[in-house]
Amino acid sequence: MQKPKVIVVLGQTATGKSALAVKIAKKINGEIVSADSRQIYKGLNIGTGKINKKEMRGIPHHLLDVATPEKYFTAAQYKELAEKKIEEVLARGRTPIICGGTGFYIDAVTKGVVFPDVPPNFKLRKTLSKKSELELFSMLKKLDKRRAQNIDAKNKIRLIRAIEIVKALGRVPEIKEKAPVYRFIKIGLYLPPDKLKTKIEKRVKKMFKDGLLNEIKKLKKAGVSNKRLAEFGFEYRDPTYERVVSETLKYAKRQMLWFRRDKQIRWLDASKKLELARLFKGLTL
RNA sequence: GCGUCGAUGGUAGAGUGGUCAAAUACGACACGCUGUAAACGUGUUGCCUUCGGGCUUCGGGGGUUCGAAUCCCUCUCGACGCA
Repeated sequence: MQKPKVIVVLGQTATGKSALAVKIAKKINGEIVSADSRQIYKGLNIGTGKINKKEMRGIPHHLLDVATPEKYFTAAQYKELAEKKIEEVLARGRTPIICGGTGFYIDAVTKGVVFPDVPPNFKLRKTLSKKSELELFSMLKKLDKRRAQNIDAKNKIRLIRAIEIVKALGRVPEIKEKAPVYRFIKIGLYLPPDKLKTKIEKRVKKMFKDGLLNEIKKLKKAGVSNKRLAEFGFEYRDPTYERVVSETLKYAKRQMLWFRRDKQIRWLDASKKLELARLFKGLTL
């Protein structure tokens, strides 16, 4: 028996992923499951470039607005929710379309990564964060030699997380990659640098026009601290046109860096209509 | 016109006789990623190199000194003050 098909639309920011996903959904009777670490949150709309009702064109969108900005949302939670949604969509006899730019989230679902079952221990994290990287590293070395060997010895966040897992499970489990339950068809959208830049500039301009600053004000009023706001990305940290444009370009580069490692992705130049048209033909099969 | 202060690598900005190819930050480039992922981290960033080193740099020119980004003279430019 053939595994159920799940389409994944990923790629750089501002390449038109959302619109493409909707188009595909229309064509093949699909529903969209977002894979965006910020669009998960309620109230982060303009700054995250979240799709609006009209743009959805009647296609159901899942995993938007399912978390509140005050609370932390994690990749493991995402994986759990996304898998549930995929099942639900399939049960309806429709095709799930994962769409987003958060590579870590996409891998969590499509590569069958099993996260250690250890929720964040904020108290422990706070205590550990007072220590230096060196101290944390030697601590980990004593607790779990294997993990210490391949960890970033200078990455405090990773060190703390590793120790957190060890404290709960005795050691950090080795990564197991289960064979995926679904047949993932990964479509990557990219744009040549000059076109990407133009596109981003346009998009950021629109962001300000649409009231990014107002959105930030609203979030603050709702009780989101400046510190928390800063964690939601540069749009919320330093909302000036120049800054947001240059940071977005850098971010797009980092995204590519991540996606490039995934050899299953079929890449398409978003500025070439012909390539997209060909893709559509293939999808009917 | 006189006086004072300043001119440093892609940018900002330390350094005031040797330990300086020159702190730091940003940018640029390359890269990593096991529950914060637009996050977090790493490396390179004058030129050449057989990776031991070698060579040319701190506005221009000249000088002092064993030795200058650092001291002196002079020129150019800039800021401020007095005329």
